[in-house]
Amino acid sequence: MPPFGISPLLSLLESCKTIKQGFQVHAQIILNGFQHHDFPISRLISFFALLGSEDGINCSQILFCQIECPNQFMYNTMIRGFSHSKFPEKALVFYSSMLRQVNRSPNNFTYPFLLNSCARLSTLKPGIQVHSHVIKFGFELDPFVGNALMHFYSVFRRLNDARIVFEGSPVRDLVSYNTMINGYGLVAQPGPALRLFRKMQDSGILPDEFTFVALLSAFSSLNDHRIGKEIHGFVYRNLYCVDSNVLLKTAILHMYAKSGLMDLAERVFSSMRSNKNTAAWSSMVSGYARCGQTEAARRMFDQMDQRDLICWTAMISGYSQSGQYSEALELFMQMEDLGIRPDECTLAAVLSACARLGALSLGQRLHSRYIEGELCSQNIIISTALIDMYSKCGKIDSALHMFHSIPKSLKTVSLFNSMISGLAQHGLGESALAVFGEMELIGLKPDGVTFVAVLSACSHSGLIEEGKELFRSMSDVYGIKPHKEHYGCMVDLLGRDGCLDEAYDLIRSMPFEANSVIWRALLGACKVHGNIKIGEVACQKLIKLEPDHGAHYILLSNMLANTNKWEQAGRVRKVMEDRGVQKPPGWSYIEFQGTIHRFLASDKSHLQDKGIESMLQDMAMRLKSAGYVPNTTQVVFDIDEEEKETVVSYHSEKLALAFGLVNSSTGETIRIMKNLRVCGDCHSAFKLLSEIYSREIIVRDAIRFHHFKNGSCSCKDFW
DNA sequence: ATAGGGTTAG
Repeated sequence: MPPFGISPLLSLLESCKTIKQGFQVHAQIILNGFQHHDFPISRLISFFALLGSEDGINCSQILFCQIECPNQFMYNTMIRGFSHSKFPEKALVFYSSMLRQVNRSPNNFTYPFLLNSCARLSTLKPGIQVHSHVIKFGFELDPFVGNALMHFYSVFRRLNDARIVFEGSPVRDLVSYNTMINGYGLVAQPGPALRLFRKMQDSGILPDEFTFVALLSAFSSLNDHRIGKEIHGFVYRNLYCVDSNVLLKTAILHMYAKSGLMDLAERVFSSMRSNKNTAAWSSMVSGYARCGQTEAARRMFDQMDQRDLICWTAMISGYSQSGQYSEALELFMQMEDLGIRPDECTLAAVLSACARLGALSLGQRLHSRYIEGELCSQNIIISTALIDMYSKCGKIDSALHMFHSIPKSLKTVSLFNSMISGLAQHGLGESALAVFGEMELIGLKPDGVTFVAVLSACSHSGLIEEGKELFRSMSDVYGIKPHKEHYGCMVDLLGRDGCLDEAYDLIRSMPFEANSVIWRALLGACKVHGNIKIGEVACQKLIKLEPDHGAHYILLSNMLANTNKWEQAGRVRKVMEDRGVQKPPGWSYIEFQGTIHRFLASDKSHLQDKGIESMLQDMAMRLKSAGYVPNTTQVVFDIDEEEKETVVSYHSEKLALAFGLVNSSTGETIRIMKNLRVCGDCHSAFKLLSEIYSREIIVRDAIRFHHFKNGSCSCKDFW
C-alpha cells in the first residue's frame, strides 16, 4: 500500500458514499500518521455528519470526542449534522460546549444551522436564546442568519417576529421572500403571502418554483378555489417548466384536492402520467377522504405501489374524520403488522379514533409503546389527543394526571378545551371550572369551543348560576358570539333547573333557527320534569327536522300515552309506521382482551357463550330481592306488562354488563359504551347492581359518562 | 440557508 499525502486522502474521501468507505479513509489517515492533523480529521467528521443517517452522525460524534481541542469548523459541522438528525437538540449541546471552549466563538456559519435545529425542537425558547446570541455576537445583519431566523420563527407560527427580522434585514433575497411566503402559508394567511409576493415582484426579484409552491400551499389552506385557479394560471404563464416540474404539479394538485375540487385534482393527477409521486397519491387519498368519499380514497390507496407512512396516515385519518373509527383502527393494525412505525401524526389520528370508540386498551398500548419516554411525549397535539382518549374511555384520572404533568408554557387552548370537555362529560363541573380558571391565570384566551365545554360542564353538574354567568360573560367580557352549541348548553342548563318556559323563550329569542340538538335538550328536560305541553312542541319540531329518526316518534307517543292520550299516541305510531321509520337500534359495547364486543338490544347471539344468560338471570333475581321494580315506561306502550319486563332486561347495556361481570375479576371496573342515551330502567338497575356486585360500572352514553358506585350515579339522576 | 403529501379539542 503506497503512502498517502493529505490531498489524495481528501480526494479519496470525496468519492466515498458509505460509512464503510469512510472507515477505510479513516484507516488510511491513521496508517499515514495524520490522525492528529485537524484538516483531514475535520473533513472526515464532516463526511460522516452529513451522510444523513443516524449511524453517520454517531460516527462523527465518536471521532469528535477523541479530539482534544476541536476547531470551529468541527463544531459547526456537528451542529449542522445534528440540525437534520433525529436529535436536533444535540446541536445545542455542541453549541454550548463550543462557547465554553476558550477562543472558540461562533461564526456566521454557526447560526443558520443552529437555528435550523431550533426550528425542529418542540419548544420555542432555545431558539429565542440563540437569537439573543446572534445579536450579542453581531451576526444580526448577516443575510444567511436572517433567513434562518425567519424560518425559525415561521415554523413556530410567530410570523410577527419573522416579519421584524425580515423588515430589519439589509438584504432581502429570493430565499427571504420564499421563507416568509411559506411562513404565512403555515399560519393560513394567504393575504399577507400574496402581498409579499407582489412586493417581491416590485423589487425585481424573480420568483422560482419554491415561491409558487409556497403560494399554492398558502392558498390550499383557504378553500377558495377561484384564487387557487388564478395562481394555477399565473404559474403557467410565468414558468413554462410547469409540466416537467413535479414539485409544482404536486402543489397544484394538492391545492385542488384540499379545496375539495376532486375532478380538477384528478385532471392534474392524470397529467402527471408516470411521474406520480407518493405525495401526489397522498393528496388524492386525503382529498377524497376529506369530502367523505372514503371508498374512493381507499381505491386510490389500494392502487399505490409504494406506501409510505404519510399515505397510511392519510387513509387512517380519512377514516377517522369520516366517523369510520373501526376501519381506521383496523387499517392501523394492518400497518403495524407490516412493521411500519407510526409517528406523531398517525398517533394523533389513531388516538382520536380510540377515543370515539372507547378503545381503551389500544389507546393505552399506543401510549406506552410509542409515546411514553419518546420524543413525541412533548408534542402538544399528542397530549391533547391522549387526554381526549383517556377522558372518552372513562379514565378521567389518567387524563387529569397527564394534563397536570404538562408544563404551563406548553399548554394550548385546544389542550384546555380537551381537558375541560372531558371533565364536563364526567359531570365534574367544579374541576372543569377550576381548569378554566387556570387557563385564564396563565393568560390563554378561551374560544368558542372552550365555552361549549364549560357550559356543558355546568349543565351536566347542575351549576346553574355559574353557567348563566359564563354565558353572559362570553359575549360581554370575551367578545365571543354565542353559536347554536352554546344555546344548546343553556337550554340544557335551564331545563335541568326546571325553568322550561325560560328555556323555551331562549330558543325563541335566538338569532337563528333551533337545530335538533337544541330541541332534544329541551325535550330531555320536559321528560324529567313531566312537562307535556312544551315536550310535545319539542317532539313535533324534532320529527319535522329529523323525520327518519324513530326515537322522536316513540318519545312523543310514549309521552302522550303516559298522560293517557291514547288516541293521539296511536296516531303518532301510525305516522311512524306509514313512513317506514324504524326505531334506531340501540347497541352497547365493551372491550375485552383488546377486542370490542358489541351487543344489540335483545341480541341472543352472545347468550349461549360465556354464561351471559345465567348471569342475566342472576342479575334479575338479585334485583328483585333487593325490592327493585322494573320501570317499563320507556318501552313502546302496546305490549303487555310481562313482555315489557323481558324487553328491558335484554337492553343492550344489560347484556354488555352481564358479559362484563362474567369476564372480569372481582373489584375490576367495568366500562361500557352505548350509542344512545342510557335508558331509565337500566340506569336505576345499574345503580343497584353496582352495590349488589360491589363493582364500579362506568357507562359512556351518547352525551356523557355515568359512574355507578355503591348504589348511586355520578350524574345524580339527571341526564 | 428555503420546498410538495398525513396531526388534537366541540
